Amino acid sequence: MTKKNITAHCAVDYAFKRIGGKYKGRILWVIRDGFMRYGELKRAIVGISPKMLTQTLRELEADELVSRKVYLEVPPRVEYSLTSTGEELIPFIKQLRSWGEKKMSQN
Amino acid sequence: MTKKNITAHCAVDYAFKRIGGKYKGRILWVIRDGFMRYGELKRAIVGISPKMLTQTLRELEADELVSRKVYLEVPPRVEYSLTSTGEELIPFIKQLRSWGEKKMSQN
DNA sequence: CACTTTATTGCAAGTACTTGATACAAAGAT
DNA sequence: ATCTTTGTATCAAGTACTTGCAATAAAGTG
Repeated sequence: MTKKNITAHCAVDYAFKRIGGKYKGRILWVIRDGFMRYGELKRAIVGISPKMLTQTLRELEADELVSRKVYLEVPPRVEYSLTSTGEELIPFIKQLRSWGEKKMSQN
Repeated sequence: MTKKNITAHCAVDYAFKRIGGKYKGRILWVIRDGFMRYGELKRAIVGISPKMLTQTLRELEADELVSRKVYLEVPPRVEYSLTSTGEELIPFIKQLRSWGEKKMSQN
């Protein structure tokens, strides 16, 4: 799978296109600590449908933010982890998350 | 106009819902330096349709990230600026932008 | 008076994003 | 043999997001 070709008007646009999407931020955040199996992710990302989770993981993989390791076992076992590029985004998500926490508590 | 009521699963989700959207990041980034008239924004955010710009600005306003000042002149004159909450987001966008610049140049 | 200017608005139309339901493989347990 | 488990695919359907086009106000200019 090749890297998604993103057409952007500026770096801000580019970055938002790469991590934007309904669940991408949450998925990256949940995977941050290490390897996560598909099923663990499904439980962690409350509200996501299996369909959407698979699809979003594929996009993140094509976009080289997440890597996917398949174990040839039955029942299947697939582990996801961040690539180094994905890891670079964690500080940003962390900050954004703090901001979110602060703002949520201000309601 | 009241603040948009965001239902989020976690702080990451919340934050992304608040600044996610095709043009929100770029708009906030462009406004960062001070007051911007509608027309200036339209020229700065290449590719956005007037309709979309207005709509997104309304969302940002309802969400208290941007404030809108109308001058009672003809032809009309409307200036947009960041609220203090909007300003808090600039450092993150800046960081994200640096990441984007770096990644774009790596192609 | 007709024309230009600025910041919108309304509506129809098109495209993109998400979900839901159903189905599958193939080893291990019952 | 049947059931369970895990990760995913397929296809139809629904919802949300974006765009395009036309139209408005009301003062200033020629």
